Parts: sequence; C-alpha cells; structure tokens
Amino acid sequence: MKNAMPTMKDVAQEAGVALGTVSKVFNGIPVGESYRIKVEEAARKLGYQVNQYARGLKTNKTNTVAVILPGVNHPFFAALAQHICEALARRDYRMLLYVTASNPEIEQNCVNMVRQNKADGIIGLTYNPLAVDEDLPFVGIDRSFRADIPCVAADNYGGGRLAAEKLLELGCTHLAFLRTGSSSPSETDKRGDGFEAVCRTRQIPCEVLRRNDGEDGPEVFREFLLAHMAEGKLDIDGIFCSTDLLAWRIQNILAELGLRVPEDVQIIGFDGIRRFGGEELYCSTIIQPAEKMAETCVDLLLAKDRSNIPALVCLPVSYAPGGTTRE
Amino acid sequence: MKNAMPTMKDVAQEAGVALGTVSKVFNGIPVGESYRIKVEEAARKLGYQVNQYARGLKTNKTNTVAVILPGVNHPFFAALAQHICEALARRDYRMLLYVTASNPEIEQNCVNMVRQNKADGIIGLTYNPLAVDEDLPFVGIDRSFRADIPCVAADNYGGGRLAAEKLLELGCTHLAFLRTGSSSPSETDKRGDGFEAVCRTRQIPCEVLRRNDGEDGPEVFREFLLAHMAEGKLDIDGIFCSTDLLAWRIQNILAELGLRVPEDVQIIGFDGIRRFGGEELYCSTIIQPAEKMAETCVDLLLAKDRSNIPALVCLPVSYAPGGTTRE
DNA sequence: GCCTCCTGGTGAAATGTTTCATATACAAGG
DNA sequence: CCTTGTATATGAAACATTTCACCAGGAGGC
Repeated sequence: MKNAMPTMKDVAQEAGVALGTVSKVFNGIPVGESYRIKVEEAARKLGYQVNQYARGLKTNKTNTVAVILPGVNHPFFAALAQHICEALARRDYRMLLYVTASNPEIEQNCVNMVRQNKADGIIGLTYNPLAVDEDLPFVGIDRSFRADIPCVAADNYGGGRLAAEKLLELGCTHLAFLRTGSSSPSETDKRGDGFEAVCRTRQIPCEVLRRNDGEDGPEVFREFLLAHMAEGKLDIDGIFCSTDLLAWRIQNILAELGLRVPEDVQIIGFDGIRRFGGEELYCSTIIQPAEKMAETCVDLLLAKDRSNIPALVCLPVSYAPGGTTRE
Repeated sequence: MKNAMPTMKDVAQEAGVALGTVSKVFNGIPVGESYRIKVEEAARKLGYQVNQYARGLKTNKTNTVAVILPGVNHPFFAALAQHICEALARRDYRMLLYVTASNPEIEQNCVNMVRQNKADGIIGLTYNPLAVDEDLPFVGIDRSFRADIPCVAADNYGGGRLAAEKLLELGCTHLAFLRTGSSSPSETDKRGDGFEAVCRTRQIPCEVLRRNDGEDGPEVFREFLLAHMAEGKLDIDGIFCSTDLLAWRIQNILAELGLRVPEDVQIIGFDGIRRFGGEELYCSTIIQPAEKMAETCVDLLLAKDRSNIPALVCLPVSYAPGGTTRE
C-alpha cells in the first residue's frame, strides 16, 4: 500500500484550518487552543510527519551535521563518533558520517559533498589541510584550518610535558620521543614539543625519532632501538610515544629484543584507549578527554553567536598508569 | 561574504540556456555537445553545487541511508559501521548514523526520525522488535522483523555447530554453553541451538546458562562455574560463549578461581573481534564476516528489483584459534 | 519548394514547507 | 451603535529542483 505520505495540506483539510495554522502548530508558534487541538488530532489520525527536505529547502536548516573521520575502527575515533552522535541527538540533530581512510582526495570530496547535502555544519578530523567553505560552520579536531575556524584538541603540549615529568619523577634519566602521524602539521605535533621542552629545561638527554605514516614500519623503530643498545642493554630508560598504538608496537619490538617493560625501560603513550570489554589501558598513557572534546565540538558548531568563537580550545588531559611504568 | 549559493537558474542565465537544459546536464541526460559545455563552464565559474534538498523534495530520493546501531564503541559494530559506510560511499550514498544504546525507546524514535528525513532506506541492528514503516526499504541485521523484510546474519546455527565440533575434536568430553544478550528473540539465539544440537546428537553432556542483559553480572557466571567444581577442579572441559566479550569475562573469572585456559578448560567465543593494533584475537572464536555482512545489507537495501528479496541471508562463518583452545 | 517527422531545447507546473502581507473577528471605548 | 484597535487565522508567494507538454528548427522525401 503506497499511500502517498500525508502533507500539511492534508492535515489542514482534515482539521478544517488553513495551511499556515498547521505550520505554526508544528513550529511551536502560539495558536488558539481549539485550533491546536484540531490540528494535532488530524495529524495523529493521518500519521503525518514533517518532510524535512521541504522544510530544509525553505529554511536552509537541516538539523544535520556532517562528521568527517578517518575511520571508526580505531577506539579513539569510535569514542569520538559515538559521543558526537549522542551530543548531537541531545540537541535534536542528526549525524551524517563520512569516513575517509585519511585519504586527502576522499577528505576533500567529503567536504564538497556536504555542501550539496546542506548539512548545517561540519566537524572534521582530517589528516590533510582542506579547502573549506566560507559560510559553512566548521569545527576542526586536532587541526587548525583558518583563523576563523575553531579547532578543538586535547592539551597536547601539556600532555607532552606531563609525560616527561612523569617519566623523570619515576626515575628515568635518558628519555626518547617516538612519533608517527601525518606529515602535515597538526595540533598533535605539540605532544613532542611539550615533551622536548621539559627535557631541554631540565637538561635531560632526549632522543627523538619522528616518522610519518607510510615510512613508519617496525624496522625503523627496531633500528632506532638497536642503535641505542650495547651489550643487551638499552641506554634509554624512558620512552614517550605519540600514540598508544605506537606504544603497543614498541612494546612488541622491545620484547623481541629481550627487553622488559617497565623494568628495563618505561613507556608512556597518548590517547587513553581502553582494552575492549573493560577499563584496562593498553599502557601508561596521557588520556584525551574524548567525551569532552565531542561535546565541545558540538557546542562550538551550534553556538548561536558565532561572532566570538575561540580559534583553539585545548582540553585538559590526565595521566594514568597502565602497567608500562613503575609505580 | 554570504554570497547566496548559486542556483540552477543562475547557471542557466550565465550559460544562456534554459533551466531544463541545465537540469539535464546534471542528471546525465543527453544534451547537445555545445550546450553541455556551456553549462559545465558556467557551473564551474559560479561554483554551482546541486541542492540535494530541493532535489529530494521533487524526486523523493535522497541518496542517504540511515543506519541504526546500538553503538559504535564495540569493535564488531564499529567494523560494521565502517564497512557499511564504505559500501554506501562506493554507490554514491551517504550514511546517516543513529546510535541507540540498545534502548527500545530510542530505537523506535530513530525509525520515526528516518521517516522525517526521507532516507531511502534503513539498515538496522536493534535489540528490540520495532514498528517499521510499510514502504520504507529496511534491512535488519541479526533480526527478522517481518516476512517482507530481509534479515542479514552470520550463519549463527552453523557457527554454534562448528564450535561444538571443534571442542569435541580437541578432546573435550563435557561441554557448556553460556550466553548473554537481549531477551527478545534474535538470529543470534541460534548459536546455542546449533551447539546444543551437536551435543544432543553425539550424546555429549552439555550444561547451559542463558542470561539476558541486565541479569548477567559476573556473580551469575561465577556461581555457575563454582557449582561445577569439586576439589579445585572443573567437571566441564569445554565452554562455548555467545560472544567474544563474554568469553573474555569468563576467562577472568576462571583465572580468579585458579583455573587455567586452555589447560584445564578450553573456550570458544563468537564474533572474531581483534585486539586493537593487530590481527590478534581475544580468544579462539567463530568469526563473523563483518565486511560481507555490510556489503550484503547494502546490496539488498539498494536492490533495483525488490520483488524477490530473500527473507534471511546467512553468511558463512569460520573458526580461528586464538589461544583459548589446545591446538 | 513544401510538408512531415524527429530531435532536442524550453519554461511552466509541481513538490511540501515557511513566511508575510492581508483579512477577519472580537473587545473596548466614545 | 459605530469606530478603533488588537489579536490571530488565512493563503499566496517563494525556496531549488525535476518533469513534461510544447515548440522550433533541420533533415529527408515527394
């Protein structure tokens, strides 16, 4: 039974009122009590549902936000996606999710598609700088696009500092910073900056290895570690990894090399992802406040007053031991 | 600069052609070479993008599919979401994602909202039976809604059988089946059915404990296991868990009770989720073909010919050892 | 040279809303 | 009883598309 879906006109007729009156009822504009009741009854009877497409055409508002993420298979991205979706739902918005596999072409393509789909705004975590539209509200995660586009990020710099301070507090005397990531600059680069800054100030030796995706095979890190070994011992005793995933991979390499964590070398990661099915961390880590980040993105994007939104919002991180440090 | 976005009318004027001609060009309807070029040039010059909302209003097609999932924080759901999104993108469709926390009210609400948003169809993995619309294409995952709504699922029955056969092949003589899940019937219930069927046929003792979400605290399982222990030994030597997550929790309880896996008891889970950052499984398990399931959902939903779609599609599962069995 | 046919461009109508200028009804004041 | 003012319902216009009946122009046949 393909009964054409009822329209406002049908409701108006059924209720014996004018079209405009029906519109008012569904937009919460005050209307005579008796009229409201008549309309509501007619709508219920016909099973009327507003057509958001017609509404969007008229108002240029769609109550839809596009979210662009590299993927949703990574626990941190998954948490972001979930929290953003929930925060949007609370405000009666829906989420149009695009996944890009961090492919620059696809990323740009998504931005273009969003323009067609008339989302009310975009929240984007992308690995590449993008051409984003002038008059489409945009909030970046971990990346600044333009002065007038806000960026939400964890306090990466502070997190890097915190990692260094923790390792030193735990007795380390020779540190290393290892990172992977995109070659294009991002807020997450500050993790290393903060870490190195502490080492510099405190005059602690700090080895650094920065790799970009695509050139970050395990052998690179193994070589780095081997170069710092003599007689089966590592001269480094504290490692800060730019992500928990990298920390995990480093642990595997260290195990192969016959080194023990945290006895021989302590490791701190970044992200705070949990093992599935519990609260257990993969490693000692700097925790990013995923929920708070999601909430902030949504707040900024949907802010009524877009005149004075900050260019960058840094949210506080925290340290949590996860078995790869000695405490 | 809030330059109103250019419309087809603007393009038509710029190109010096009629409105209908512009429409044809953007819909791939053949049009004179010279006209096509004029239109394409004008569109490029003005930065024209079709307005999908106006188009949707006219055609009742939106190239958008709504996906309803309990959440995206579970590796299996995340994999589904990602694969569905990619499969849709390949067909030039976008994904509107709703997360429900498996709350029946929210689930129903999502279905209603989709009607408003005029998605072209719904792919839904829900924990509760829903009232779904007559004329909105729907594909269920793991759940049959109505005879005319297709359901895509892994071969749960076959997976259950496979688990039993594997455990027996590995020398078990006294089995158990543990499950959690929703109380409302679902395809996933067949996991236990298949498992028990093998035990029955082969006359193997099989203990069964079925719990529903909300009544599946760890103490329930601990008690069950304690009831089967005597002098620090378990009389059960092979356990099939309805999910990998449950298998993981059972492992923890067994460890607390001083039992070793797989020496004292072997365990097989269901799902095939991987530890983050690698291919490592959480346990020996029956693997669900997430990508194939996603692809199938999309195929069924967007099938041109909706006259003879199957009521149920069962996709083959496979067994993989993951350290909780002796092989 | 004229008529017919056919190809393909044209522009008005229609889609389901919101908005706004207009109309109506009713109350109060003279 | 008439006037004025206020409050509120009305319905036409507009939004950006697609579609379709119509029309123009060129080709081919007699």
